Amino acid sequence: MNTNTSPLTQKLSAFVALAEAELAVLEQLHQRRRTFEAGRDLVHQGQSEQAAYILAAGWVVSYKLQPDGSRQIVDFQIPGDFLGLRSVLLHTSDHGIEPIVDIEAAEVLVSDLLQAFAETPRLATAILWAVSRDEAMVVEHLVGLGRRDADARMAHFLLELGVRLSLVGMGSKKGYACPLTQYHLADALGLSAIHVNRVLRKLREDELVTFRDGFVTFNNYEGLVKLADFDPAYLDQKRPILA
Amino acid sequence: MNTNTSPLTQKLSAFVALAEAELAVLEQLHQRRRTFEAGRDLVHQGQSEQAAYILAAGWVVSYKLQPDGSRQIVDFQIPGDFLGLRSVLLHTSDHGIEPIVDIEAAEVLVSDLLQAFAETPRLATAILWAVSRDEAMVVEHLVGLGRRDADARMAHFLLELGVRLSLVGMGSKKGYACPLTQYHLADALGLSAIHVNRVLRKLREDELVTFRDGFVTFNNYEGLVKLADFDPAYLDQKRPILA
DNA sequence: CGAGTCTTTGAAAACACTCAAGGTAGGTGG
DNA sequence: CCACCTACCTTGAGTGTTTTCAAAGACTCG
Repeated sequence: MNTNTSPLTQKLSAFVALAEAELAVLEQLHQRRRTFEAGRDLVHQGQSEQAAYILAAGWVVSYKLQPDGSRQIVDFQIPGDFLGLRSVLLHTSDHGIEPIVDIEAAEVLVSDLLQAFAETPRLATAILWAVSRDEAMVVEHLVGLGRRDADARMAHFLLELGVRLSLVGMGSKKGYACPLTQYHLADALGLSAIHVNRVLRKLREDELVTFRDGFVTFNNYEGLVKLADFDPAYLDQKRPILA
Repeated sequence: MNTNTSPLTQKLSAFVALAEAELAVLEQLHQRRRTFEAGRDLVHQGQSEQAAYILAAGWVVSYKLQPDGSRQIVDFQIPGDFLGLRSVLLHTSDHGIEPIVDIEAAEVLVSDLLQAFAETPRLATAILWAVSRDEAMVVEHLVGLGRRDADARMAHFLLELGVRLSLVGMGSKKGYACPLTQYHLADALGLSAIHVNRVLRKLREDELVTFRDGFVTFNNYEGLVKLADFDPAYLDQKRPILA
């Protein structure tokens, strides 16, 4: 029926064999399509929130503003990821959500989601897995900020993004298209934009990875993995989830 | 019936008015009491896990080991907190869990939890809130590592812990008992133990807070809040959660 | 072509780290 | 009861990574 699968479906299908009925429910969640403009916040920090979204196309950044004006990026969302799910559940938003490019997203009401769960428990399992994976990524990010130097941090970040994009058909071990600026990288990795530039230059000169003109190109994947101590286990879990 | 309320009950009661029946179900979850020895891991990194726990007494640390031998502490758990809930849901553990002192914890089977939810939906809401709060704390921790200097990081950490402990009756704006060593602080805050020592000395000399002999004493609470830019909104949410 | 955004580089300064060493307190065994 | 051990805390000196400040080059878009 649906030959044109959504990124979320692609991602979940990689880990849970979903039946036809489940796929149908999943696609139904993508009904209310909306588009949002780059740079205009979906959710402001402190605002109490109404709806969650499934990102269909484009890149989004979740960030937290500091009183001193600096910002820390908590995570980036790519197609197939949820937006603002926690904000909805908590009825409050402790962080901002901003599209990096023009995006397309499906609005999901909590009621729809709960109903989908009731109809197809396996789908609930799959989504629970996705949410838990998001949490694992935040933890990994935290470890990077606390215990990796700037080079390893950058390498790890670019590798993780590569794996995530591969799961939705937007990347490979060769590289991927990437609309992020060096300022984005700086705010995500807890570095200054200037230092990001130096680190990127070093990685490029060492022929490990090239970040340029909106493209990330892996020149030496294995070398980069070694530099970053990158273990993708938390991303592309092989064993079955729950029952 | 229950005059002797558990820390978890105390914590949840602060934010959701729970009926007698709900309180009873909550206390029932505390049946299978177990004790664990300080320093002996409950869960090893990489191990796939069986049970979750509700911590009743003592302190626990969740950490992630790096290939280079260093470790990053993701969070500390105090009475009333869940242990290993995500590990159970994901059927895998990406981090270790170690008691800092001898602890007492109630084993909770996933089936029990799900049944409790079915019986008392409001309880599910309350626990969902607790889990989401844990996530918010990890995010706040991440922001600290990325965008706060060592002094502010330490100040923020000690303040957050104070608020958390207050919710279970183990602390106040005066201070609290704290079994952590400077090595724990170092691994949590992404600093070297030596630097932690210097930072603590500075905070003590500035008469802001004193960390000594297992006690944290706030000498100037407001000053510390200002230094850390501490906003406890994410911890002691006032508005009602969900319906 | 002018404005804005993003990238690149240099120089100096600040922050946090490593190495090295000593001090304290509590526990253990002779 | 003392010597020793271990774990934790404290301090100094020197080093190195990352930052800030300053400035300029490249690109895109209207």
